Amino acid sequence: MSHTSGVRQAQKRQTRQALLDAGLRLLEQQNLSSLGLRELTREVGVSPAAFYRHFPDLAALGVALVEEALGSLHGVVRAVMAQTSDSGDLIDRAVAIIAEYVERHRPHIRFVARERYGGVREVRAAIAAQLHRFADEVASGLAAQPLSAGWTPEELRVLAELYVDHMVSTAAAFLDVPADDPEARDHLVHAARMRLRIISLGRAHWLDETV
Amino acid sequence: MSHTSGVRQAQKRQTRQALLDAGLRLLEQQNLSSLGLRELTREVGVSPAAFYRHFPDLAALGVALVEEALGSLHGVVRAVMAQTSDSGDLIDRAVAIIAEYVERHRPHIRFVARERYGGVREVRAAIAAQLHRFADEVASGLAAQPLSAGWTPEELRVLAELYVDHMVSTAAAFLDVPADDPEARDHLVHAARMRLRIISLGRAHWLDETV
DNA sequence: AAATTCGGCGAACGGTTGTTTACTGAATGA
DNA sequence: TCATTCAGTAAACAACCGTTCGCCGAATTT
Repeated sequence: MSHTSGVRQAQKRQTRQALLDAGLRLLEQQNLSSLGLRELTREVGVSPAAFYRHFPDLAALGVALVEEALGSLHGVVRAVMAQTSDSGDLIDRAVAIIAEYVERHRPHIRFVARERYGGVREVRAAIAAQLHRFADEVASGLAAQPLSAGWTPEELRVLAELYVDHMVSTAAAFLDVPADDPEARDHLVHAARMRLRIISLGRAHWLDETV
Repeated sequence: MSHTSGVRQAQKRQTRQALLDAGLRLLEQQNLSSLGLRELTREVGVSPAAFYRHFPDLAALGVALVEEALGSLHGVVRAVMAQTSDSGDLIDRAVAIIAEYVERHRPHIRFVARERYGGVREVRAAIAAQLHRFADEVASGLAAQPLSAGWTPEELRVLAELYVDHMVSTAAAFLDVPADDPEARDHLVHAARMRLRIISLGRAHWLDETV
């Protein structure tokens, strides 16, 4: 039995990560489908052929980047949904978390926004799968709240998708705000909160008419 | 004074349109930034150099496609907003119009969805400008409704953006539904209506808390 | 100590790309 | 009728592309 990580494996992981990092850097300014394999390996300082030791395709690298970008977010979503505070506070916190996440992972989020409807099928599918999981998590979080009494699972699902949609478009909007323009940022935070409040208000009164 | 359209001009417009049509066809399966100039002219059956008689760039062709895709929609939006019927009916009608528009202009809408956050700055800007105009139109439509009494212009603007966002993401969702799957389509129509109702409900109760 | 595994390299392959050039020939205008 | 305009052409440019090949040398296993 060998070490779980010998020198060999560690070095391989290192250049694999270098490929991912360089890819993300280059993808800040262009599409995945216009990223060249040679362009990428040149940036890393490695021969073109070396790429194939790690990925069969640039599409595969894209899928790996999707996991990197959104994988760690599921825990965050579940944590937010599990919180028990009044809804106003929860909304403010959710918006703040989105804003912070975008700021700290700007290239990753930009990549996801670009490729969500981009030209590479595998990557589109990977992103769609992640968003689907987010909706699942939000839906089950909502189901645990007292406000959801009387809602069918299908209705909760639609509501969850609405929240996720809002999360995505808010994140995309934050991308367009320059890092050094706190005023525009605050404006966006304010708007995002208001939109969330409108949705939550609609949710609270959903059963009024049918009763 | 010459004719407004001689044979010369008419033929020029014709090949220009052929370039746009072929571009749209090719862009159903790929990004604008991965579309080749030669690939395009080959599809049209014209020499590569001919392209420059009509556009300086592929980016310029992209901008023209944005106008083609969204330009005619402003009238539709204004017409819908001007309608005076109960809100439930209006919601159903709006969703139906979106669904139909996507079905009849699928390649155009796909193009816009792809390039909204795509790799070509000029095209992104053109799309953002169009969406901005949509928000303006929706906002002024909302302002004319009695329900908007007590709303500040800023609040109306945020609400309008929420509606436009919803319109866009609904349209994008329709893109993923195969043309021969009316069941999935109906499911989507139903979900879109519900989301719109939630938003409209939230709007109706927005002033409850501050009063 | 010897055998094997394997990440990375350099070179070559046929093919593509965007752009410029000088040109042709039909539509246009004097 | 003659001169001009101009959409479209063919050819050439240098540069770049993804992929495959055999090989090297260090890490690993026997």
